[in-house]
Order: sequence, then C-alpha cells, then structure tokens
Amino acid sequence: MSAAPRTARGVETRARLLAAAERVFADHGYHEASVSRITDRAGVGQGTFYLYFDSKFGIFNELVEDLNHRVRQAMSEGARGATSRLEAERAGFAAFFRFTAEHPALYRVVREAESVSPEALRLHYTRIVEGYIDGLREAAADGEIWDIDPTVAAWALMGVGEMIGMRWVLWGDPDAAPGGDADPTASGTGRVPDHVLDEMMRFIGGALGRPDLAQGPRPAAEEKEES
Amino acid sequence: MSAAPRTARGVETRARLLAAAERVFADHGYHEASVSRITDRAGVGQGTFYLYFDSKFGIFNELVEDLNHRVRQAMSEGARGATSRLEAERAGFAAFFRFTAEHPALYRVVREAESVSPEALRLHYTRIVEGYIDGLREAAADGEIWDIDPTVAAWALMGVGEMIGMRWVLWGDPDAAPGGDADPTASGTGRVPDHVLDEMMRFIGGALGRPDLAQGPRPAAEEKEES
Amino acid sequence: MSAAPRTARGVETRARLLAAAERVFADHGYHEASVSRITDRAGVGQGTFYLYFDSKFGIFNELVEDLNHRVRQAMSEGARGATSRLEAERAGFAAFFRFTAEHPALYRVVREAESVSPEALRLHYTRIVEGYIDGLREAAADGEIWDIDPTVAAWALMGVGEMIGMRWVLWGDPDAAPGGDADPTASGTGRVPDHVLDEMMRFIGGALGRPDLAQGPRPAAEEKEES
Amino acid sequence: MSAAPRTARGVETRARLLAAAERVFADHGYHEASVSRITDRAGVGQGTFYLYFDSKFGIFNELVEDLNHRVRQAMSEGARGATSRLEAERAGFAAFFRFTAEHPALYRVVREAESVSPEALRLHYTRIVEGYIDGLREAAADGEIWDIDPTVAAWALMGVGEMIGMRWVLWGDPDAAPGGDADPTASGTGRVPDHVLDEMMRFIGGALGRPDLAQGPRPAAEEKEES
DNA sequence: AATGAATGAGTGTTCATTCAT
DNA sequence: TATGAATGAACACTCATTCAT
Repeated sequence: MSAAPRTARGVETRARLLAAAERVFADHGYHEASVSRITDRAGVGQGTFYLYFDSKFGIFNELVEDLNHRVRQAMSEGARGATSRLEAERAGFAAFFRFTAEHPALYRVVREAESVSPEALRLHYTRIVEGYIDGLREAAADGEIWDIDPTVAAWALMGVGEMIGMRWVLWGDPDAAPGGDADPTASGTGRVPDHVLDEMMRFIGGALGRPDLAQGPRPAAEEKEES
Repeated sequence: MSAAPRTARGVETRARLLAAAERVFADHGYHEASVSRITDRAGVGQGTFYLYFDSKFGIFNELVEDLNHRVRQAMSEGARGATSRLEAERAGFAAFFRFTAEHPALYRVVREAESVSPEALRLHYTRIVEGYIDGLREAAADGEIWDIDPTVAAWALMGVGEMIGMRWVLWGDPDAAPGGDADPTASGTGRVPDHVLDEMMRFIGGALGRPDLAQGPRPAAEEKEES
Repeated sequence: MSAAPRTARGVETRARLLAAAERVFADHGYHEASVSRITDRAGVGQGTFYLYFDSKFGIFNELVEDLNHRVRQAMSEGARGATSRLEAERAGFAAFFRFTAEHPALYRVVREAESVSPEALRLHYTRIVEGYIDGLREAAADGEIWDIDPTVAAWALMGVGEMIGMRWVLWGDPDAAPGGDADPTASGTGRVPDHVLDEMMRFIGGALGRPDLAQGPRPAAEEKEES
Repeated sequence: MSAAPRTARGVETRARLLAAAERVFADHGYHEASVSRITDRAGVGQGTFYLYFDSKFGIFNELVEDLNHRVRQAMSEGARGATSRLEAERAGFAAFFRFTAEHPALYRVVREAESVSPEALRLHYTRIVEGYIDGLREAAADGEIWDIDPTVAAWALMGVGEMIGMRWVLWGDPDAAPGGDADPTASGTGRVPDHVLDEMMRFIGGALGRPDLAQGPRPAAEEKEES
C-alpha cells in the first residue's frame, strides 16, 4: 500500500518519481514504460516506487490528473492578463499549445489513456470541456455569441484545439509528410505558427457567431459577405 | 515472413484473422491483445497467424490501413446521394458517426496508434484531412465559403468530428457522467442525437462562413432562447 | 516415411535437397537451418522434403556421411598421382585442404555434429583415421617411419590437419586477429600458404621419424633464419 | 540489461547460474539447453537469470571465456612443479586432459561455438595457441628444438591435444567402436592411458626435433639420428 | 510426385510486484 | 526511508512435421 510521504525527503522522492513518470510515459507510452525505467530516471531503487504509488496504473492516473490540473491552470493564467474577451480566448489556446509543447506527455499519455484508463480519460476531457461551457454560457449571456448549444460547441472547440495542437505542435515540422523517412516520434515539438492560430481563431469566431473574431481581421471576408 | 495466400482457403483464413484482430484490438487495446487471443477468436492455430502476417505490429498497421480505407469509403458513399452541398456535408459526418458506432475499433485503434505506430496514425489522419481539403477548395472556388486556409480548416473539422464522435458515439449515454459506476469501456456505442448533429453543423457552417448552414437553423434556436 | 526416388525427376529433387542442405547447414549451422530454408533453396515445397528424408536429423546424418565419403575420395585421388610416398602424403593433405575450402560445410557440420549427432561424428573421424592407420602400418612395415603406435599417431595427424585447416582455410586471412571487427563467419575460406604446408610437413615428418620429410626442408629454413 | 551483483547473495546466485550453465550446455549443447533448464538446475527463478546475464548467448560467451581462463590456468599450474622442460611439457598436456575429463563442457561448448559464437571460438583457440608459441620461441632460443615456424607448430600441437583428448578422454572407452549400441553421449569421460600419452609425447618430440623427447624412450630412434 | 496450409509445443525474454534487509 | 534481489506468469514468435489436395 502506498502512503503519503511523511518527511521532506519523502515528498521530494515522490515528486521525482512523478516527474520521471511524465518523461518516461511521454517517451515510450504506457506499456513500453517500465517501472524500472521510471525509477532509474528518478534515481531511486525499484522498491521505492511502491512506497508512494500503488501500481504502475496508479501513477498513470495520478499523472493524468496532475497534467489536467496544470494544463487548465496554464490556460486560465494565459488568459488572465487579456484586456478583451477576444484576446483572452486566443491567449487561452496559445497557452494550451505552449503547455503541449513543453509537456508532450499531455498528448501521448491522454491519447493512450483511451485503452489504459478510460475513466481518467473521460475525466480529463470533461473537466476541460466544463471550463469551455462556463465561458460559452457567459459569453452567450453577454450577447457575444450565438445561442449555440454550449455543450456541443464546447466539445467541438476541444476537438479543434486537440487536432491543431497535434498537427502543429506535436508533429512539429509544418511540412512533415507522412511517409517521409524522418522518425515521427522524434519530430520533436514545435509551435503553432501565427498564421495558423489566426485562421483557427477565425474558424472559431465564425463558428460561435462572433463578428469580432470572424470578420474583423479580414477585409477579404467583407467582400465575400457582399457577394 | 508472411506471404499472400495462394489458395481460396488461405484467403479465407487471412480475412478471418483480420476481422478477429479488429474485434480484439477494439476490446482490449493493442498491448492487452495477445496474438493467441486473435487466433482463438479466428479459430485457427497460433502458428497460422504468422503465415499471413509478419507480426502483431504488422497486423495492427494493416488494420489501421484497412479501417482508414473503409471509413473514407463509408463517408463518400454516405455523401453520394445528397442533392445539395449542405446535405452532402451533413451526410458525410453522419456516415462517419455510423461507421464509428459499428466499428469502435476505429477510435480505439487509432488513438492507441499514437504510441504504437505513429507513422500509421499520421497516415490515417492525413488521408482524411486531404479529403476535407479538396472539398474545401472546391467550395471556396464556388464561393460557398470564406477564404479560410483550407489546411487549417480541414484539421479543425477533423477535430470537431473526432471529439463529437468520441463524446456521443463512443461514450454512448449522453448523460454519462464521469465517476459513474458504469464500466466506461462497456458503455457500448451510441449514436449522435439529431440535436447534436444540428448544432454541430451550425458550428461548422458558421466557421466556414456558410450562411446556409449557420443561420438557417437559428430561428429554431431563438424559440429556445425565449423559452 | 521417406522413400528412395522412383523416377528420374525424383532423383534430381533428392539431390537438389541434399545440395541445398549442405549450403544451408554450412551457412547457418544445424539449428538455425530450418527445413523451410532448405526447401526454399532447393526450390521445392516444404512437404516435398519429407518425401525423401525422414527428418531434419535424417538429412543431417546423410550429409555427414556424404561429405565423409567425398573427402576421403578427394584425399586418395589427390594422392594418387604421386610418385613418392613423401609426395603422396603432402598431396593428401593438400587435397583435404582444397576440399575444405570448397566445402566449408565439412568443418561447420562436423564440428556441430558433436552436439547434434555424436554417432555420426565418431563415424566420420574414425573412418578417416582408419585410412591413416593403414597408411602408417604400411610405412612402418617398409621401415619408412618409426615404430610409433599407429592409432595414436593417426589421431594426432587428424588433429594436425584439422587445426591447420581450421586456422588457414576456414578462417582465411592469415593475419586475422580475433577481436578484429571483420565478421568472422564471413571471412570466407582461404587456402593454406605453401610455407605453412611446408612447415606442417616438417612437423609431421619429424613426428613420424621420416628423415626425408623432416630434414630435407631444413636448409631452406636456415636461410630464412639468416635473413 | 544485466548488471554485476551488488551483494554477497547476488554474487553467489550469479556463480550458481554459471556453474549450472556449464553442466547444462555440456549435457545438451547450446540449442537444446534452455534457459529454464539452467535456472532450474541453479535453483532460481527464470527471471533471475536476466539479472546477471543479458541473454542465453551472453552466458555462453562468458562460459567460453571462463573455461578458457581455467584451462590455461590448469595447464600452467600442472606444469609448474616440473623440474625439466620435458616433464613440464608432458605435465601441461596431462593437466589439459585432466581438465577435460572434469569439464567435458570444454569440448562440447567449444566445438559448438563454431556455429554459435565464432568470435568466442577464435579467441579461445588463439589464446591457447599464443601460450604454445611463447613456449616454442623460448625453446628454440635455447636450442632445444628445431627452427620450425612456431605459429604453425603451435596450431599443430593444439590439434594433437584436441584430437587425442577427444578420442581418449571424451569418448572414454578406448575400445569404443562407432556403431556400438552404447549411447555415445553417455560414454562418460575417461582418461588418457599412459601408453597413449607416451606415444603422443614421442610424436611431438620428433615433430619439434627434440632428441630428449623423441629418442629417449626408443632405441629405434637412434638409427635415425645417425642417418 | 508435389505442395502449401495448418498446427501447437517450445523458447527466450520482459516486467510488475514482493520482501528481507 | 530505501533498496536490490527474486519471482513466475505471460507473450511474441519459430519450426519440424502432418495432411488434404
């Protein structure tokens, strides 16, 4: 049975194990990531692992929880300084992409959770979606967006962020073509180019019926509107 | 080394193995799915597997390829009978969700491919996205949508479909709440309620700047607002 | 149950299998050599193998037998044209080394036979040794050699030939040093340099007490010493 | 990855595994010797094996190395007490045969190494030969033997020892005839009869041109010296 | 005579977990 | 608190052999 650490040293060891797990899970995926690899990277003995975690499955769930907490915090912090709703929205996504770039484990771990711990997976997505729903409700109340069903819209937004992040952050090289001989796992992590972020925000703006996002940035759009 | 079957009996056996793999991978995920479970379900001996596939990894890749082919076919077939672009679009998504419901392996296998065979994963998404891109280019040329970057928009659409499908088809029960004691893996597969599909199409319509999609349904929404 | 071939085609097939086995056993050793590799190389189906041989073990024994027969024939043929006993002796060894170079399977198969078919191994060595014994008896009767025990001497001669052959024919490159990064299995097969053959004959000549062999060449060696 | 043991218990376990491997490889040959047979004999679990050795191949190489070390030590220790060169030489061979009798693995493992680990095989023979070469050089410098090429002579000596050892020590029963129904693998290990050792030393003595070895025992040899 | 499909026992190896120290 | 030794179940994969055609 694992237990909460009782000493400062214990706290430190536990944290080292969790950090090591994030790296190892991100690099190898859940099944290839052995407990011994985690303890090696953490610089502790194998037995020590079981002082703080019940099982490999246990640390996995805790890690998903932890990442979920941190990514949501990063998103709200990212949006905090914004002076307008528009800016805040964009800042939230940008923070999400930044977090993804720094913590590729977020993607790898979460996607693999589908088969490892579906429960944890649901919790992760649901929590983020709930944040979106709240924001959408507020915005709708302020008349800033259409009256689109906030739950559906929130899941759609989640999907947009996930795919754009996967494509541009995780896969990195914007010109990466499947079949290329570069090792896809090694493609490192990039960032979302400004252009892509712009277009994505236009997509979202239009979707939610925000004239400010969808049409403001683009005179070209107006021509079209007229046509 | 695996080889193509040379007799009718061999063709039959190979097909049985592939079908069994789809089921087993969907039920257990890649790593929990043992070759012997696949051969058991196919009703052949363990060694027979290796007459037709190089490895467990090999059949996995082939399965991803196969599902990719079939889902794209289902989508274009679903859209074929449509009389308007609008209808076609909606029919394509509906076909995707139907396929998902019948082949939950699509999700489970593809998502796990992130860590099993990233190359296959990229190929899968990229091929679908390419279909979207073509459609978007055409629509833009016909003046039906804004001049949004088709690549960005296509990935965003992919994300919308993926998340809506995951939420409503894969998780099934629309009211499913994480933490419920129902086994999430067993929650079976449902279908996307019409209301959700409607809202999703409005989301997409607005995103792409299609007044027909985005605004048509709005009056209905207004009633709701009033209620 | 295997059977002797009844048609010309069958004779041909059987011979092709035996030749393929020689190559495959030489290249891979007994255990790495699968029956299917043999049938592949012979260009026949797997089942065909069992028409002519009882088992993998069966063809192995037959091959050892076959090689034994051929190497002994090569040795006596090699010696046949010789005009003096000295020349004949040398020619016999030279023929042995030549055969070894052309049929590396002889070494590889025979040495591995230690653990595969000790019975076949004994038979192989014993037959060759018996040839030596006969020759030694004759020579002793003619007063050409000491009265050394012919059995002991014969086994010793066998060892000399085996090791010199292994070192210079099988390992090839005379300067090959273990630990070099060249693949030892690929070092191909060489031939015994004249100098080595000379020295070996002096060794044997002295051992058997043949002044002709042992001392004749010495003056040449002295030049070398002086140079 | 295997690691060196860090505790006394670990050292003990590792040694038990190596000893068990020697027995099992000797009894069954490399390929028939399963890791589980080794661990069974060592009285440890299967997994324990991989704490100390990388693979079955790894322990094989280590065993060859180990046996090589020990046989060379046995030979030089055997020769140490000798008061004359003659005695030392004979004692060295006798020690070699004794070691062979106690460690039949030496032969079985080394001969099989031809196909399992040619690199290890070469190293083994080369190291022993190098010892011979050194001895021959010294003897030549002291004028005790002819000026025969020491490398050729050393390999020849190696062969003599190997074959005599195989014939009399490994096959045991001096009258053993191939085709007898006794199981050849079970023929146990015998010792080289004095008579055989005597004759072998005469063979070698003559070969190297040592009057002390070749002629002492045998008046017949004197005729030759005169010629 | 010839074949290729089928088999299932057997092997090397990994790894989450336990436990004595 | 920490550890490394030990375990054994589990798995991917191979291959000699059989058999229906």
